[in-house]
Amino acid sequence: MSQGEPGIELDTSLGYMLKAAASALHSALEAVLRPLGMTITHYSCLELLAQRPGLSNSELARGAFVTRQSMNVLLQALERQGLVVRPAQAPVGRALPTELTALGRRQIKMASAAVRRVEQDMLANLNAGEQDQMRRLLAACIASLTEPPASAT
Amino acid sequence: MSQGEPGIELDTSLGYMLKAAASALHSALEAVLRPLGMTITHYSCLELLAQRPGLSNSELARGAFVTRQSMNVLLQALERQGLVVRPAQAPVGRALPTELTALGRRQIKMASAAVRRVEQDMLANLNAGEQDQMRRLLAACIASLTEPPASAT
DNA sequence: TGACTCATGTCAGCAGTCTGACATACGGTT
DNA sequence: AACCGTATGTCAGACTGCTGACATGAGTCA
Repeated sequence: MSQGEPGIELDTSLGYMLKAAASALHSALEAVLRPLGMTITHYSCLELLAQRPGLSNSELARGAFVTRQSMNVLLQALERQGLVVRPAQAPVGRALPTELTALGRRQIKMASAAVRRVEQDMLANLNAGEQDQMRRLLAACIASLTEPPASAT
Repeated sequence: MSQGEPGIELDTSLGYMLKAAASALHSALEAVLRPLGMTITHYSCLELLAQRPGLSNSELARGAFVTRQSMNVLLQALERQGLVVRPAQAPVGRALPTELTALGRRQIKMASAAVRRVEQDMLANLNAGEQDQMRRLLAACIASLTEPPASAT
């Protein structure tokens, strides 16, 4: 663990730890969602719609961190299953505002509770101040990665 | 954006922010690795081998957060490309200790530098103390998610 | 009005990863 | 010595998500 070595120091690399944490969260979420017959993206889509009804396919894709093509496939499946509805024609532009059905709302309710439990597990050993700090730090990382073009003023 | 709604509050949910940060990092890494003809898992495998020569397929899989089946497919490809070598027979048990070739070492050198730059970009606005704090927080989250069976004392 | 740019929805093909299954090798137990 | 549980390597099939491509609709500017 000296520093003269080439490459990144895995055990202390924040990039690696971030990936490790995301992976652990991913696995934990999969574990609780599988019994409900849902995948993580499936859940993400429904959760987004529960909180922001009327989102379009592209907006959902950005919110769930997948391409709009992937989200489109998922939405078509969810539509077939009667969990969401989309108008046949766009009220404006091409965007089709999506809404949850009653069935969809029932599904997301169960899933959301399970996901909340996982998140609480994850934060079990962090007090409120530490959680705030973590929000700050993650937000800073996201910002730095997202808008690095905003340099060289 | 109000807080009376059901479900998880996306904008403040640490689970969601963790996913967002991981996704941003993932995209940034893809962007710098693609010109080098490498995927993230491809890079991860080589980086692990650079720092811990002799890792087995299963160990590499755990380190790169994929299944051993996926890593096996990748290793076979890397072997064909002459980036890594594995003995034809296991010296002990079934585990095949993998090593980088000279070509593999050359590849990982370029990639590692690029990845390091991305990580530094990500942490550009965090001082040393904040980075330490973030390590602590992420480690706590990982631990809580990994060994939650240690409850109900 | 017409041209250009941008965002969106959608189709098709491809790459990466996962689950399921099986055989092999080690270690501890009976 | 025989047995059992665990870990590993590997093959095969299925699935998910991504890239590439195209058409449509809205906004901007000359």
